[in-house]
This record gives sequence, C-alpha cells and structure tokens, in this order.
Amino acid sequence: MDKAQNHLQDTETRILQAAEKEFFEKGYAGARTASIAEAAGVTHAMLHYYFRTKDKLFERIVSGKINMLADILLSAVGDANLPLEERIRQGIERHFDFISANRDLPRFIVNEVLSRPEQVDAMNRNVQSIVNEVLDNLQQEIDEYAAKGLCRRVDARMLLIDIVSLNVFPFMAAPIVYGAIGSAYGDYEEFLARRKRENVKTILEKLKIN
Amino acid sequence: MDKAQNHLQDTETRILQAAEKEFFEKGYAGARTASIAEAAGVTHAMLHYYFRTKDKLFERIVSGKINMLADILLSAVGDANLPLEERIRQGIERHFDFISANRDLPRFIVNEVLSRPEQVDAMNRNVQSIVNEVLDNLQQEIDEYAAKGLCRRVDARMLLIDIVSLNVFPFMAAPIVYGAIGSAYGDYEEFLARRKRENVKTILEKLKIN
DNA sequence: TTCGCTTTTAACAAAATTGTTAGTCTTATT
DNA sequence: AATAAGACTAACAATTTTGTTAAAAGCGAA
Repeated sequence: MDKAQNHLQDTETRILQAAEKEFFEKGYAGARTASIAEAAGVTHAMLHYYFRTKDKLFERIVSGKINMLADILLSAVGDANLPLEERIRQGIERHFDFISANRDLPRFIVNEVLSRPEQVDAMNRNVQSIVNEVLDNLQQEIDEYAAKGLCRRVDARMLLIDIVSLNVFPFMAAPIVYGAIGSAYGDYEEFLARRKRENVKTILEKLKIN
Repeated sequence: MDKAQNHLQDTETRILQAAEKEFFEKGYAGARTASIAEAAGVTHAMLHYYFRTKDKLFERIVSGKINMLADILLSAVGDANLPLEERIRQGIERHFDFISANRDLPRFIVNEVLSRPEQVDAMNRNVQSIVNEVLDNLQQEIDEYAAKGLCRRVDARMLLIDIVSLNVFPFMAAPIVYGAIGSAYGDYEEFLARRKRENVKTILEKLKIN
C-alpha cells in the first residue's frame, strides 16, 4: 500500500504542481489541461483520471490557497507579551515576508477567486470570524495603550486594511511599480527591503503620539 | 459620408463597448467573441469584419485604457499655487475618485496588461517620463517645505507608492476587504468615504512634523 | 436607374480543447 | 505463477471557438 500510494502521490502531486503554476500564470480560462499534463510529464488522460475535470483540479488548488490566508493572518498576530508597537512591527513584517514568498498569490486570489461569488462566500465564512477576533483583540490593546497615553486611539480595522494594502499592492503591480519608480532604488530585492521598512514606518507613525 | 460614418461608428462602438465589458469581466482568455457580438447585437462575423481578430480588438481596448493612466496622474497634480498639504490632499482625493469611478480598471490592468511583457514595456515608456517629472517636482517642493521646517523630508517616490497602494487595493480586493472588515462601517459607499478620509490622513501624517 | 462601395448575413472550415473509453501494463498478494 | 487492482496509454469523440467566404442588402453618386 505504501509504495502504491507513493506512485500515486507522485504523479498526482506532479500534476498538482504543474496545475498550480499554469493556473497562477494564465488563470482558469487561460490554462490548458494539455499544458498542465505536459509540464507534469504525463499524458493528459492522467489529469482526468486523477481529477476528473479541469474544474475539480482548479477547485483543489484554490481551496489549498484559501487556507493559507487564514494561516498567515494568525501567524502575523505574534507574541501577546511583546509591547504593542513591537507586535505590530512583527505582524507587518511577517505579512510582508509571506507575500514576498508567495508573490503570485495575491493576483491569483483577486483574479480567480474574487470573480467567483461562491468562492468569495466560502472565503468570507472562513476568514471573517478569525479576522474579527484578531481585530477585537488588537483594538482592545490599542485602547488600553491609548488610555495610558502611550499611543493614539486608532481604528484597528482601518489599520489592518492599511497594512494589507501597503504590503500587497506593490507585489501585484510589480512590473509598473518597480519599472516606473522602484528601479530608482537599485535592484528589485533592494527596493522590496526598502518598501518593507517604509510600510512599518508608515503604520507606526499613525500610532505614535505627537 | 456623415450618415455612413454614423452607421459604421454605431456598430463599431457598440462592439467596442460590449468588448470592454466582456474583457473586463472575464479577461482576454475568458472572453468569447460570440458573447461580445451577441451583447453588441450583431453577428459575430461583424466583429471580425471591423477588428479582424479577437487580439486586435483587445489591443484596441487596452491602449485606450493605458492612456487613462497618464491622464489621471497628471490631473492629480493639481494647482501649483496651493500649499503643499492641500495639493497632496487634493491629489489623493482625485486619484481615489478616479479609481472609484473606474472600479474594474485596476484589476484589468494588473491581470491583463501586466502579464504581457510587451504591454508592460509600452506602459513604462509612456508613464515613466511623466511620473519622474511629477515626482521630481513634488520632491523639490517637499524639500523646500522641509528646509523651512514646515514638514518632514519624506521620499516623494515612496509617498506615491503609498498613495496608490492605499487607494487602489481596497477596490481590487473589494469583496474580501468589504466582506470581512468594511461591512462594519455601514454600506459599501459609506465604507469608501471613510477609507478616502483615512488615506488622506495616513499620508499627511507622514509629512507632519511632531 | 444603375454602378460601385461599404455593410451585413448565413453557412462553413479549421483548429483547439475538454473529456471518454477500451484495453494494456505494472505490481503486490496469494 | 495466477490474479486482481490500480496506474497508464493511445486513439477517438464532442463541443467550442476563432476566423473565412461568398453572396445579399443598403446606400450614395453619376
């Protein structure tokens, strides 16, 4: 059973990997099952053997990716015993690093998931409760700090949107952002490091008391 | 000639309008020339008669949209005799309003244009010089204000990326951003108004001296 | 009206694309 | 070795999709 399973998993995961690449690069409509099969090194009948249809294969990829979103949100929450400013800095940096390590993910989500209402519903059901919990905790902590005069009483929800916007957009629009502006800062990785620092600064500035 | 031209333009523009809608909604690969023709109320042979190929029709739509980008950038520059803070506020708001009036444009650009290297080159050629001029002027003005102690010496390029990120991302990811967070602020339009104010505040905060 | 030009239509052709199926090969188990 | 189960292949089928073409219709000018 183990070796048989290995064999199965081998081609199955090869198809999955090729499918992920193809769907990320070309989207659902642009992806070709034949290309996926070729990239995976199998006949395209195998793709149907393992996944029945292009649609089911796509769903499989999507659901895997959607789960990553909740994970990164939770992992960015960080240690509860760090001071607020440090926790936020860490959260921003972890989020930035996650996007940096998955540079095509945002575009894929926005393109392929957000245009399918039933997927959006599924995502919101999965994400909303955890987002709200994270945000309620953060808001409470901000309010406590503010009560002691240690920071401004900023809106946690708005802050989260700020962070995600600042971190994600430059990756999504990378070719223009870097091409038209970023290249003035050196190579692309250098530019990214600079952006990361800048985003931390921008957000913490909103919290800082004058 | 006038009436003939009118007749010609009529179906031609109807095809163009239907094509824009279809390409915006489904992307190049997902768009169907038959759907476009049907939506325009003509046989699909007419589409080929006027535009030869799906590709040429697409190019026509894209080039029109690319030109809008330079326009909005310039229009956001604003009156040179306003004080810096007011000019920046105005620029942010104009940019936000433009995106708000063209909510599908960012996704279209990111999806359909940025995945085509030759289009990216064309865009950068068109945009880079004007962006650089705008940025150089802005940077100079910031530096002057900073020299007088009226604001911080912030990096104009980073500021522009901040503005575009904050303004554009919530529209691109609208279904999640509003679904998971924004709905706490009321209806969608209310949320947007709130975001607009928030973005202005975030940016001006970076300039303000403590 | 007739001529010539553009616009429009209907039918067709070619290619691409997803999916199926019948049968073969491999491999673990008995 | 025989068998059974799953993995695999090659060929085929059905549909979709882009694009063409020959002929008809519309229309202004001579």
